[in-house]
Amino acid sequence: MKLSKRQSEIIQATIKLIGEGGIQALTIKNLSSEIGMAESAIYRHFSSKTEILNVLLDYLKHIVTSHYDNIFELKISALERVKKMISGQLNIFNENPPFAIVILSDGLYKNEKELHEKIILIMENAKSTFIKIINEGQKSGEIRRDISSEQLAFIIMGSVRLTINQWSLSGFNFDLKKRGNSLFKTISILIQKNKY
Amino acid sequence: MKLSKRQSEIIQATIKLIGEGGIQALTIKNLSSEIGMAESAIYRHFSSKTEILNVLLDYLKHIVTSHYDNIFELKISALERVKKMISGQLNIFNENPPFAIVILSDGLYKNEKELHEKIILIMENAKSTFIKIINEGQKSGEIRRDISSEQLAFIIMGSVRLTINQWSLSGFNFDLKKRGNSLFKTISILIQKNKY
Amino acid sequence: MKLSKRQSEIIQATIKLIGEGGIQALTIKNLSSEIGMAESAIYRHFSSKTEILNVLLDYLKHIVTSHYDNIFELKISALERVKKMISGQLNIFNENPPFAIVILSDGLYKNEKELHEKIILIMENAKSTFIKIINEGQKSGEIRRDISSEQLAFIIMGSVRLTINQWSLSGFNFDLKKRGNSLFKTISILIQKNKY
Amino acid sequence: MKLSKRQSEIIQATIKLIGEGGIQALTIKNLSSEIGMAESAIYRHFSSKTEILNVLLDYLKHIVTSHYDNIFELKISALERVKKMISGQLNIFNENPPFAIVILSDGLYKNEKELHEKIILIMENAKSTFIKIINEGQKSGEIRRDISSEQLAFIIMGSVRLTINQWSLSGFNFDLKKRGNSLFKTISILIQKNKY
DNA sequence: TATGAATGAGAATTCATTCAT
DNA sequence: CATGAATGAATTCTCATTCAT
Repeated sequence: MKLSKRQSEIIQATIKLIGEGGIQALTIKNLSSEIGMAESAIYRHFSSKTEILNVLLDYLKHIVTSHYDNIFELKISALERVKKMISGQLNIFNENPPFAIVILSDGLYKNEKELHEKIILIMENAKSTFIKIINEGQKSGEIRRDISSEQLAFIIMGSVRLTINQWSLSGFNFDLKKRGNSLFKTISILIQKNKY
Repeated sequence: MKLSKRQSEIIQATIKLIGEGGIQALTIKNLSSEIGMAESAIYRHFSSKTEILNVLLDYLKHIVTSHYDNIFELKISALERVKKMISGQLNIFNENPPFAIVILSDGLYKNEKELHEKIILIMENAKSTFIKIINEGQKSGEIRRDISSEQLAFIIMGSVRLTINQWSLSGFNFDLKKRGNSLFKTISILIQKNKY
Repeated sequence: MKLSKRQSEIIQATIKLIGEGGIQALTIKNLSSEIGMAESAIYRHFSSKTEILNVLLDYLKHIVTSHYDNIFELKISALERVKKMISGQLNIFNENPPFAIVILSDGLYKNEKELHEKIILIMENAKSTFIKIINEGQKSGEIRRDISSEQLAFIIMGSVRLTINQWSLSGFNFDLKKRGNSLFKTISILIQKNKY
Repeated sequence: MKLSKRQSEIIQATIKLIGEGGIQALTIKNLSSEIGMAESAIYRHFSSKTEILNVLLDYLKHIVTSHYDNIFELKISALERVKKMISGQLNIFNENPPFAIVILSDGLYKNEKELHEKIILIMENAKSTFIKIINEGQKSGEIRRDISSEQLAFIIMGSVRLTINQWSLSGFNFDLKKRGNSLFKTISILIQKNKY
């Protein structure tokens, strides 16, 4: 979906507000005063607040997905890909902490089916990408075969997500990249094939 | 803290409401009509809505902590303990799905320091218990030593949390125990010492 | 009216609360927790909050009136009496700042006739006492006769009241006695008969 | 500050409500039903109830201050000025009895610093104006010099304030102008220089 | 496109008071 | 005497949304 200039502006303001005060800070009033336009004007560009979040999630999904696609283009080993997946995901959140809040607030969207499904979709995407990569690694002998790729993907995603979660709870003040690196070290030891 | 009959009733209603409609459904009005008393009457038993959540978290913390303590009493191997930790935690949520919502909504309490800290405390508790158990296992030779107990604990917690998260997102309709069992199998393979 | 022990206790607490937080701080809840008894118990001793204020005003009236009576007993000049009236009134408030708040909040009682009338009565009392004293002074030649005793009383009362008012607005932190002394000096110059 | 039409309307309604039922009658609900708009609509024009009172006090301050300024322009004697000050002030309240209530309820605003300070400011303004006028009169020989201008100003203000107070307590039903005239006569006798 | 004005529904909390025990 | 429990009416304020211009 192509966004108009005003729409982008609104989405940017949305991101900023969430970053500064969490989902609760995202009100039409705050949004309009952030942008400098009337509250009613927001409704010229989006039909509802839910739609704004919808587009925001689309945006996030787009970023994440294209990140996955990029990794697939690369000619590198499976473990390297896993590394890129993790560091890439963390990079995305590092650059846009509000996305961390959005993705972690999943429970909030329960009542709004669209949003709920979009969140699930983003997670499914990550999962299937991890699974594909791990499958490759298992075939090539890089990654252990005694645990299914689903399970390994699950373990990895859980730890990445927990990292993001702790980072968000800490108020975004530890070095996400460093944490990601040491996480990957652990994961790589855990999942790679035993050499003996 | 000992709760009065009415207070328990309110806490139970709180749990029910959160279970049915998420944190958003927890309003004083809903609470009072759930119990069948006036809104103002709620305030005879709790000084504020925040206090209700506070007590709820205390309750959750109590349940979780006593679960940990029980495990420590048992004369079983470290791996068995890890298994009990995981299954026990999942059991708690299985019996009280709303607790899953509460613990996953951590971001929401950012503005209310007390709640925020209580959530963090509960997680820290789990973490340090896992670490202690893993340390033992590493000493006894059950658990691999090439990864620190902190890191292993982190991996486990991440996957447990993700399990709960997916269960919540799914509307609580998959078998949490089964999922827990297969998760533990994976984890046990990952963390136990290589036998060769 | 004779007060029971509990009633006195409640009146004392009332005075304390008003002193600490103004009339707004006088709630049945605050009152009961100040005394350490249940809210409902208050109603064993007073039929309503208005009645409490009623009794408080009676108490104040009693203190003020007996102060006036004392002055009348003394064998001193009219000017001396005026001085005692002023310093005595200020003393009463100095010892019980809450009384200042009560007497200055007169407007609040508009809707509650009893209270309203009681306040007016207290003021009338002071007025007629001043008038009597001034009348004496005018007869004896101490006090000027070109202005009616009513008018002189009015002037005096206005300045005394403004003193109390400013003292209250300042948070009770200037020396009321000193201010009273210098006020009396001014008044005595103004009202005494010209000696030429 | 320039007020919008709606804002003026709200301020007028505020004045009316206070006039009819005292400060206690000033609730958002009363305000909105007085004007015929929804409660929430009030908040489109003022950010809070306190802000409404704030603006009201600004308005009062403006009226009072411009009244003082006018007096200063006039080429009349000091005593004439004092007379105009008194009658002018009483006129303002006579035309807007609610202002009397507002200014006499000073104690109520203790908790709301802004309002509290605004009230004090208005009184300080009056005081310093009186002092300036009296100083002039003392220089020109119109007004007695044996009492400081501060003290004389204080006496005058006290009696003016008491006049307003009694008028308010009486339910605004005596002739304020007449009372002001006779008050001035008394004051003029008291403060003017002795001719002998 | 944009705005100003308005709104209904709801949220948390306070308060004086009542009543059965 | 005293209390615990409860209540109805208010109160301030927030929020997403609509509509005429």
